[in-house]
Amino acid sequence: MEYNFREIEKKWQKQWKDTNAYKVSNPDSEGVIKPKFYVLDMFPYPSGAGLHVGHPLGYIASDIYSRYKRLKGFNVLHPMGFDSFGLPAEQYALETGQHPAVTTEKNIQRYHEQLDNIGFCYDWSREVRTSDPQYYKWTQYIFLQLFDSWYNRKNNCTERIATLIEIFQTEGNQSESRNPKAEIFSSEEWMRFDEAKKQEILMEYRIAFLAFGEVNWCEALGTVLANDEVINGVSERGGHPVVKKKMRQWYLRITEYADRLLQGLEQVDFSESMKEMQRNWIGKSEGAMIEFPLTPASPRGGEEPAKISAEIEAETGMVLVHGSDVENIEKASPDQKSSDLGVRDREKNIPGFGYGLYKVASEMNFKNAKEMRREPTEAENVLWHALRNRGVGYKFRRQHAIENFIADFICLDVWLIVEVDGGYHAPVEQKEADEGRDASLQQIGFTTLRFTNDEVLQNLEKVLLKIRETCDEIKVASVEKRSAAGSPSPLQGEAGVRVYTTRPDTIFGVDFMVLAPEHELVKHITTPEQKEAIDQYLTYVKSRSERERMAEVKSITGAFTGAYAVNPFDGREIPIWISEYVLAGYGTGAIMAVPCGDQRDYNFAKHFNIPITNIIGDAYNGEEANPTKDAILQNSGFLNGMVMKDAIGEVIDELEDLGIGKRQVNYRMRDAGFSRQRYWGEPFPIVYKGGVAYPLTENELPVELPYVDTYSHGPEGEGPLANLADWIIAPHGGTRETNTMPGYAGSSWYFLRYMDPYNEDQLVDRKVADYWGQVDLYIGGTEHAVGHLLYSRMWTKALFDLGYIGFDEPYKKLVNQGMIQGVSEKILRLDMNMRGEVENTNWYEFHYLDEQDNLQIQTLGRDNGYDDKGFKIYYSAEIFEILKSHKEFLKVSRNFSPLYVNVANVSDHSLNVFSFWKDEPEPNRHVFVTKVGFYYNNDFFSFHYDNENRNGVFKTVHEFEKISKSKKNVVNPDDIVERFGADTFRMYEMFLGPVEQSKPWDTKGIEGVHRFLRKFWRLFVDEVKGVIVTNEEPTAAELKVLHKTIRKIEDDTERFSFNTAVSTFMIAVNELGDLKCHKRSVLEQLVILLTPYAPHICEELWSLLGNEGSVLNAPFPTLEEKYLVESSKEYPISINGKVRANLNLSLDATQQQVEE
RNA sequence: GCCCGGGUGGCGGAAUUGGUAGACGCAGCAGACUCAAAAUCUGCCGUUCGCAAGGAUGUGCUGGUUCGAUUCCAGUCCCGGGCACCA
Repeated sequence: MEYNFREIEKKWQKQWKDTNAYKVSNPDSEGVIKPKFYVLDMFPYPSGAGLHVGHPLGYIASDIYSRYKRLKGFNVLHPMGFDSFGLPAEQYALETGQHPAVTTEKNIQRYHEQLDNIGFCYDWSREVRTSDPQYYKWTQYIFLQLFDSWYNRKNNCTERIATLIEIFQTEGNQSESRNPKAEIFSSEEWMRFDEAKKQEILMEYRIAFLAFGEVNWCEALGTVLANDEVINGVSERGGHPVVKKKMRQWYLRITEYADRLLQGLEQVDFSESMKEMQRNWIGKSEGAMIEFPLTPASPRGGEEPAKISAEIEAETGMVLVHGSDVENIEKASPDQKSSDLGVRDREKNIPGFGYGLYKVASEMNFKNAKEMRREPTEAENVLWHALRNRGVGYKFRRQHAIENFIADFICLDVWLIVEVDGGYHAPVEQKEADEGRDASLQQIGFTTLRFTNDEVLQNLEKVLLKIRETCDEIKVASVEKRSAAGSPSPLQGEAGVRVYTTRPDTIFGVDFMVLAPEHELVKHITTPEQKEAIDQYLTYVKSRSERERMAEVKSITGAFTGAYAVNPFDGREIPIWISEYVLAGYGTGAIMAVPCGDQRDYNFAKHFNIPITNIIGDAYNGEEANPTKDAILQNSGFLNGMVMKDAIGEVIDELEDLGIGKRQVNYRMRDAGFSRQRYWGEPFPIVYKGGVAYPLTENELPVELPYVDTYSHGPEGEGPLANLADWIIAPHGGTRETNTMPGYAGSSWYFLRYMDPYNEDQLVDRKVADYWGQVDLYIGGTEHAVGHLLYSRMWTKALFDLGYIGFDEPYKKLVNQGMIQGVSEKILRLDMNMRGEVENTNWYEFHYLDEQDNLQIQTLGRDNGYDDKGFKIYYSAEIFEILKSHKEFLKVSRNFSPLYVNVANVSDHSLNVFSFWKDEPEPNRHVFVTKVGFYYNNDFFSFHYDNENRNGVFKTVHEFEKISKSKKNVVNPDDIVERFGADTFRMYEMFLGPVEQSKPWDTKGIEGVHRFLRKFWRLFVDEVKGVIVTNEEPTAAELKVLHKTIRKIEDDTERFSFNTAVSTFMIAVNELGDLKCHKRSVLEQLVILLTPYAPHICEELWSLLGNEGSVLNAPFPTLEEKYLVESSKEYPISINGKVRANLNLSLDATQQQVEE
């Protein structure tokens, strides 16, 4: 009786099916008390190509583990399904006209067959398909829940939109404002808003929301793509160019979960590289938002100042001085024209203008930040609180803070300088100078409110009132906004340039600022002189596609706006540039450039000849930037002498004190686009009425995907559904959303549906979800690291917050199987021109390179003779000799364009020309075979030169590459199973190496594993005698082999080291073979051990041993240490670290005895 | 450029906690069985010196720690993967 794997496997697969051997029960249906274990494979997209040997790797690993856990007494959920919505089916439909539903169904059938062939223990009764209306009903349902939710930042929880409405009704949006530019409204105002306005506001909070934004538009695919579907500016699928386009799209507010997605990684068992990829994608960085004021360059003047000052004088009883515009300031005092707005020249003691608005800190020569600080006086405190309560002003912790307060009003375009004397301790001559200054200001039209502390206190209410009114008239919105947002920054909106930096410590090294070309400030600040240059640059930027922009990362481009910002610490004027290298989408779309510390800034400065300030002394070599954090700061005002990394916190503290900056965390991750202009996906359960999106109710679900017979785009970039005039009109009025959901929608929650696949009332029953809980083991490829896994984790968190499930991380442990590469075989196409018809002339021009790399032309042919140009024509047999004499050519020929040939027609790297021929759809008549190669379709293919004189053998060139149809290196698991059996295939895939590792497929090695199974079989069955198992008592040696194996297999299986487990089985079988062991008590245990790996043969042997029932339910063998105890041990004797001898000593020996 | 992995025979890979490097398999060589082949079995199989016994050497490279390093540390080179004007 031979090991007839074909019969055995067919028999048991049928048996398993007939007895529902893999049916898994939920606890409530049959009172299961076993502990649960959930093993999940990433479900496949059923592509037309079917499975190749690379696909099942992970499935086999999870199957082994599931079966192992089952033997260990767990109730194991191990389901499988299909991610059956997606682009390829639709692309195929566009090309062939076959409906995606039809091709998808066909492909799924094929997958089923292939998977069953390998003998997986899936509970097919739980199969889910994302394109099944009964499934996507719940995908749509979850979408509606996300639409009906918002993210409450206070308790970090997804909540129903109703709770937000309640907040709006009771207190407005003061505490929940999301975006600094958002309008602030009170509860009364909220009540007064009309429906459309309310919906518009709520949309800014919904987790699933509609927004008008820049999207990745792929013209070739006719759709929008998510960020992770775009790679280097081209689409992941098909490699088509992707451009930015503004469209109205659905999004998921995944950014709200950024921090939790980050923290959640600590809780789960993913590989370090996988976590790293996700962290990278989320891209959290900590730094500061800093506001650099602009130099007030716009002309000022007119009637206003005089009018206001007169009013103020009348009302407050104070004396006001008057000033004029900046140009006049400069005219009035030409010799101290400073780069700042009227910084006074102290040395010359000329009355200055706009006294110390910015430069105070540096001019006062403070050595460090501490010295600069002093506690505010009582008056200052009172004033500050009063101002603060009204939403203006900020803490007077610094002397010059008062001056900044003044600057505040200037920047608000209020023609008013309020100066509080309390913070100013100038000597007498200084005061006189100030009076002179005031006079000058008056002359040129500035308005100065000058109070002493006492006056301020006495007239505070009046002063404030006046300030407020003045502001209301001129820039009321700014003041209001700032007050509502509670922003500490008095500088608001367009008043300054906001930048985000992770290195605020380098602030004294800022030599220029760069805005993204799209930055909205650009058009406001560009000076008339620079307008042309800027416009030119903007045109240039617009002309470039995303792809070009990425391809030319290294090139440095930019333009100067003519405007300047002011460094808040030292008052230096900083030119503002625009450049592509600053991205509009990240941070604030503006940077402070520190050329001595950042290479890109350095390159930019060099390119445009911007002087570089060195703040790190010797650490900067003048030739490249040094991004260190460890250098000691110089030229850095109050930071001098500090180590950079310590200065970061210090600067942020100062910025916050000054109210011109704050600590800020930024994320690289963006909200996820959720619309696709496609047909083959989930329709949105959304109807538009009057431009407002309304959700359908639960009982209107599912919104079934309507049947179409053409798949071309709808109008204006819409999807094919937009062509269905009837369908668009919803039954209860309104028009339907015509986009469909992206591929990741269905796969974000499928693991939940497996738990309770037939539930018609809920996506999953809460009790069932509580029983199965997290996926204990998730196996799949790395390619889903950032896409599927992040979305799935986010959905889980949202569903958890909303109470649908009791856990907020879906996958407890993730194992990434490596890719199995294929061996592709190529033959080489030489550069060969064919002249005339093959049958008629039989001669060719043949191009090759000689020793000097010169191109030579040789005429070759089948018959001796000369052509019409007098070239000699050779017999084909001679061609070989010619080639041999041109070794250089043969070397070079390897680089000539290769033609992939089907690996099935290649063995031992030589091509079987005849099967290659037969493979051709229409065998080519014009074929000419010579000893050196053959002509085919007007190309010449040589065999690979071989010194062993393998004349006439078509050697191929082989390479390890990704398995793909185009490379003709697909090995179908069905073929392997047919030749060697499923058990051999399973074990061989595992034996190849660690699951996580990528490795090439080599069919040759499979023999070894097959031999092992046959050897195993022969322990039980003799070809002639039949079953030879005896009931004899096992010897100590046999028991030792068994228990050693039990321990190792258990160990290896637990830690997914399946390759070493297979070799352990081999060792055990070899050893038992040597011992001639055919004893039931040993072999029976071994059968159970092997069951997870080779289930078919084990079932057969289990029943041959006379057991009733299936080995699937046998108890896993228990390890008994007593059989492993050794009485003696070989001690290696090591001298100077080298093993010199071995001594066999009894284990009873004491340490002293051993040492002796 | 940055961040993760990794580098061990002809090949895939073992060595789980710093303790006999190369388990197991493939390929190869030699032999047994056979008319022959297949199948099966036995032996050899890192490099090197040696008839042999035995010795030397050996885990990308250079150092270090240690009685002892594939394993730990520092530096360096190479390969694979991910991210990439992210401030």
